[in-house]
Amino acid sequence: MSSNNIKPTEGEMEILQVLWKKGHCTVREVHEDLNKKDSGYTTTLKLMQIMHEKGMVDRDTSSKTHVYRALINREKTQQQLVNKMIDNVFNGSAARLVMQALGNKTASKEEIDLIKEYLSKLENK
Amino acid sequence: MSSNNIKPTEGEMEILQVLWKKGHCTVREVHEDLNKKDSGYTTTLKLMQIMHEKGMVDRDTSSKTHVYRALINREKTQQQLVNKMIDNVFNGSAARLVMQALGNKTASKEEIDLIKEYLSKLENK
DNA sequence: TTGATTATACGAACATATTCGTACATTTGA
DNA sequence: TCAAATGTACGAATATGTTCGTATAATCAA
Repeated sequence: MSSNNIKPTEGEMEILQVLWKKGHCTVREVHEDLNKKDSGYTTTLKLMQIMHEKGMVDRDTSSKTHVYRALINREKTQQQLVNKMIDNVFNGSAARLVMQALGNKTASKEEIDLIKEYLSKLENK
Repeated sequence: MSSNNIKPTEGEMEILQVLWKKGHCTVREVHEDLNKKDSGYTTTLKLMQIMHEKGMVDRDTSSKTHVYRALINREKTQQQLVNKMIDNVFNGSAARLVMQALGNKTASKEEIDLIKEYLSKLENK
């Protein structure tokens, strides 16, 4: 449904992160936020142009320097990618993915508390 | 470290799932387990040959029909891919990934219980 | 004003993944 | 036995993503 059956590539995801965070961005702002020393400005530009063709982003071309914003929804996109991973990597088990995620170094005490809180809310439904 | 800094492609993941599940497999067994009506036998064969080149799988060629098994570790590979996703899709927040995963339809009551149990264990450390 | 800077557009090179056709060897069964 | 079936090897076509060079236009600053 809708325009949200799109699977962003890795490069596109990086750009979307910036757009979701900042709202409106020029190509240069995105490029600098990424500060990838390994790839040039026109690469970022090209990617964003392609994303526009795909309908992932909208842009205001009224002035010379175009201003972009994300068109696709953050949560929906994340949901889609998580579902894909559950399927493709964890044989359909969301629980296994969650445990794998929690077992890793990036899951701090605070994050685990957040999750417990979230679980409680889930229960009360 | 080790030979486990490999990022399997989507097609390779599908094959790895079968190998992890069954242990030892011929190409035909894998192909039939996948039962992709959209792609032929030689495609699966080719993929598995490439995986062999990459060192993801080992094979016994003593008889005509080769027998394959996964060389890379299931949990490590899953961990790697989850970490990548946390980074690339969730801006480094494992908690956000977990909640997104739990919010979806594939997270059943039983799975949520599993996770709570897991969280309790995490606490007692 | 005019040269330097900053933008976009766009084609093309390059990398990687997927798919298949075909050649050829081995095995099987009528 | 020998034709059909089954297997591997491998080149090549196709698809997609990423990167860059270059042309060209707009803006800026001395």
